[in-house]
Amino acid sequence: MAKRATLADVARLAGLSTTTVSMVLNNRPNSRLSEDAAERVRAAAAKLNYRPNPAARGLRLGKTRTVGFISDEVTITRYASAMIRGLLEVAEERDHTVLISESGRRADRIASALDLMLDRQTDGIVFGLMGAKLIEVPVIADVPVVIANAKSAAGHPCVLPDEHRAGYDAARHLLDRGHRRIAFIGRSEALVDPALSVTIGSRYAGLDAAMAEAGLEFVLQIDGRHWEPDLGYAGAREVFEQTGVTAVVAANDRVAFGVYQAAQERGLRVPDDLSVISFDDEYLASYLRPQLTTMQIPYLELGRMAMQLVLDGDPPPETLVPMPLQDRGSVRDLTAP
Amino acid sequence: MAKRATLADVARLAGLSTTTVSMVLNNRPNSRLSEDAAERVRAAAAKLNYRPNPAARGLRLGKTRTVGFISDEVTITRYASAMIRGLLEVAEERDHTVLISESGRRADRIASALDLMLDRQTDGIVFGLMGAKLIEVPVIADVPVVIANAKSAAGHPCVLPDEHRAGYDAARHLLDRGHRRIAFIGRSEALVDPALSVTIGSRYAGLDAAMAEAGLEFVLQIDGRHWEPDLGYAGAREVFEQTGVTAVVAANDRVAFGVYQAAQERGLRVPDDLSVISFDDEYLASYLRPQLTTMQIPYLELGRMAMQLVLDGDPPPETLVPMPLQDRGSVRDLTAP
DNA sequence: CTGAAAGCGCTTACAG
DNA sequence: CTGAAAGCGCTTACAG
Repeated sequence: MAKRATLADVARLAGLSTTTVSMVLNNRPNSRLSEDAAERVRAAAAKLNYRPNPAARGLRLGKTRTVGFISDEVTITRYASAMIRGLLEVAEERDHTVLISESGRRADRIASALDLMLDRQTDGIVFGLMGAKLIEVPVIADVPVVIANAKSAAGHPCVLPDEHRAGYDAARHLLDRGHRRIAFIGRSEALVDPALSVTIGSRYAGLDAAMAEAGLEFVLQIDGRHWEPDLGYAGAREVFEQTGVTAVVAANDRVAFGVYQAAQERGLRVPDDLSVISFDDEYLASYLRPQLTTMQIPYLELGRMAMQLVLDGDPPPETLVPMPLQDRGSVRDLTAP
Repeated sequence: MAKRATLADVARLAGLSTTTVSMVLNNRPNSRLSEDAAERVRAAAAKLNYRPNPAARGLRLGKTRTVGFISDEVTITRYASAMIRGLLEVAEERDHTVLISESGRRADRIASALDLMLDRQTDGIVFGLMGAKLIEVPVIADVPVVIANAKSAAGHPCVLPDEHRAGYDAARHLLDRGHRRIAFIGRSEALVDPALSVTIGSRYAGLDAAMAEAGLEFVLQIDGRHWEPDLGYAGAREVFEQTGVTAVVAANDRVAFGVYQAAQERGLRVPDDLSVISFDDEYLASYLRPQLTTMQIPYLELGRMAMQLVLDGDPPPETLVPMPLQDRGSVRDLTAP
């Protein structure tokens, strides 16, 4: 790698001033731009393999074409990386680059991660959380900030999964297929606390709305806030005590996994004997047999949307992203012949 | 946020030159540094909440305290994020920042991601892969490059999990607990191809070495390169045809999951009736019941090590990171009373 | 249509 | 022990 060519090198080779070279290379729509000069500039730049120095440009412009991503805990959830990918996709499309940092959820680390990003003069900042909680983020001027998958106490613009709609769609998916006696495992009023989740309440409300619309209620609702396989396992055993339950809504895929285990132990087949629908779409959902029908938390799309909003500037206070139903065959169609 | 203070502002307030301020703030061990002047500088800097502008410093120094991370597909595996966390931990400890990019494994995208990083004058570059393959990375001068969890055809320094040792340890874990009739599910000579994996061969060799040392061979080896639950399920059913097999080594956790399914269906309990040990340590491993004993792919540590090597400069050609055994109770101790 | 020059905020020879 | 000045590589008023 020879020494990198500078604007001045290009200008010298083209026999023009750096002013002109800069204008041409940045497509300044000026009267200036004799096609001839432009050609010479482009040829010289190509010949020297000229690449502008972002540090110099950043220093001059105060813009860096860089967006900071501050994650609470990239490590914790299986889909953190999907959010990052979404951010990167959009950043790349729009010729920006992403600086990454991890904050935990301690206010001091958030502040220092923020300082870091501000120091580096990022043109915008995305906070990403793996669980949709309420967080404290300092208000800063001048730089657009978007919170992905969480809400900020200070009212920063945020992007959230549309949980109400997802709850509604999940219930309708069952109702449309003729299910009437449905159980729900993983209700927890304790979770409807902004410090724990800003979206679970909507999920419940969506489920309830669809049921009410059909003139129904859940046959059984199993309480539980620890959404792990054990809850699904124990819950399913309670469900089996009821007669005629044809479908279970599981609070998430791990709970659904427990339901599968209990069903298998009991000699019940999914979906022939019991339909299961759930939320999250973890990898787990596709390991199960049959694979699990579940409402996906759209981490990729949350990331894409957050990056778009930051780059466009002036984001609205709240943006909802749909949670697509991943139909994988764990729900039986009772209306089929 | 008022306008950010500059070095000149600090100098003015301290009544000193920018030279002196710069010296003090960067702890230049000079004769210069009357304690009095230093104090005034520090006080002024603190008062103005001075933070150096990295773009200016980068322009001047050609160093950015930034390391680029180019991942093949951050999205693909569940532990991508652990590698990122490892990188971030070390970067933060050493006051560096991480620029992230995704390349896929297409040579042109690798090249353009690399250009991006070089443009931004990163002080080093880490390539991270989620599966330990052989990849093509252009040789570049001047900037240290480390490959995490892969090998480069051009011989760039790399960091790999110590699969030989892990294979050996896994087998020993069974042997030490009195197992003698052991099956292995997921042998595949086809995978021992650098284009697919540079480490699987070592894993096999480690397993074989431990068995040979004990004067044993696997009772049964199930061939298979698609390491999904189906393979484990089908493989386990073959294993059950053999008499007296007390333990199964699964090629990875997903295969082990299939083994669990087959065992449960057959009415065998893990580990009482069948011990299972495996490789990877996915989230899945801790959902199973009992949780799965498995050799962890140390993504976090791979990330940490790669970052350390890049920052230290002059990395050795190959660095091995141990794969710790996660002992979770899916192996029975036959020697226990 | 084009260029000379200032300036973004630093660091570092150089001179004192 | 300290400061004036150059220069890193750009962009952009300003003047022609």
